[in-house]
Amino acid sequence: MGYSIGQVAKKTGLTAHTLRYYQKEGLLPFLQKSSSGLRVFSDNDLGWLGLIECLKETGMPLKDIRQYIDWYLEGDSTLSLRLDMFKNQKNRVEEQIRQFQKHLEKIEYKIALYEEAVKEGSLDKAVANPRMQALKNGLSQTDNAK
Amino acid sequence: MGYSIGQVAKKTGLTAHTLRYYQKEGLLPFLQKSSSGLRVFSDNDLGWLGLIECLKETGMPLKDIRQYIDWYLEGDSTLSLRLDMFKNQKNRVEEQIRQFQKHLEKIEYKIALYEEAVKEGSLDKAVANPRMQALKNGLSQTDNAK
DNA sequence: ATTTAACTTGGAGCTAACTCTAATTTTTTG
DNA sequence: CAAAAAATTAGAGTTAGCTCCAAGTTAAAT
Repeated sequence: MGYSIGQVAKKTGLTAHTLRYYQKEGLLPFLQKSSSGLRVFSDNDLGWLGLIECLKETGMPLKDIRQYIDWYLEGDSTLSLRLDMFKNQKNRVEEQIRQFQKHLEKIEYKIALYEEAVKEGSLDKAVANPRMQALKNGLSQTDNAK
Repeated sequence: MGYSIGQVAKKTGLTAHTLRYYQKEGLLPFLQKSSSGLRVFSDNDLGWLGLIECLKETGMPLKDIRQYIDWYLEGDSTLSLRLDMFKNQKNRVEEQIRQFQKHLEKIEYKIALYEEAVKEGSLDKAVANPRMQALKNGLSQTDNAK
């Protein structure tokens, strides 16, 4: 029912150093210690780590995650602040997915171009190829309009 | 035909500081200066900035972008290295999109939960609601299996 | 022509998120 | 029980990517 810091490190891919750092930053407010001073992680702590990972990987800074946790500890008076936070984060994630898909198109164009270039042995030849120019024109460019 | 650093800052959303920093880091190898020492950005430089943005926003560190540019400057002998780089980056972006979609599900569950909690005035009540528990069980959890 | 705005440089400073050190203690293993 | 592995702390150090400063130069606007 309890995990050592090393077991949690293995499970999460974080280092023990990072886990201690997260606790110091207030991200693991329920983490307990044994009588001899060793950290004992519960499944609930793992749940918090899962949420932290989700928010961190979608670009939320640790201090904002900390803010959320502080609101959580404050209780039901902060429910709507927390709801707003998740709604904002949802919008950010959706926007990022859209951006990533656009970036992916650009990278796929580069792959097509370089595959042609490797075949021809020359980037200039690949760029001059009408098929490549057609592909490039099909790209949804970042809006650089004057 | 040429843009000042300030114009490019406005266009790209980067600061003039950042643009100088990028040049110092070798990311703008073709950027010219006027006879009096002012930077003059061409459309080609803007193109490079567009690629830098694409790679940076998809998580590539500047030093790897620099590596790519160095390969570009080396000429056609590095074509396949560059192709591999773009292929790897494509895989990373696809993986990130998958992760984001999983994270999005989790955030959407939190939104549903907190909407219920705000309505009830209590997070505990929302958590106890069977509809919420069903939703939670439907989530594709990060694999925490022992 | 003057003022104001934009640009130049080298180098220092900053923030986020770790990452490591060293000395000590606890736990596990043979 | 002895040795090795894993844990503890406070605090220092690192890295990436900016961000700013000061003193001076150039360009634009009135």
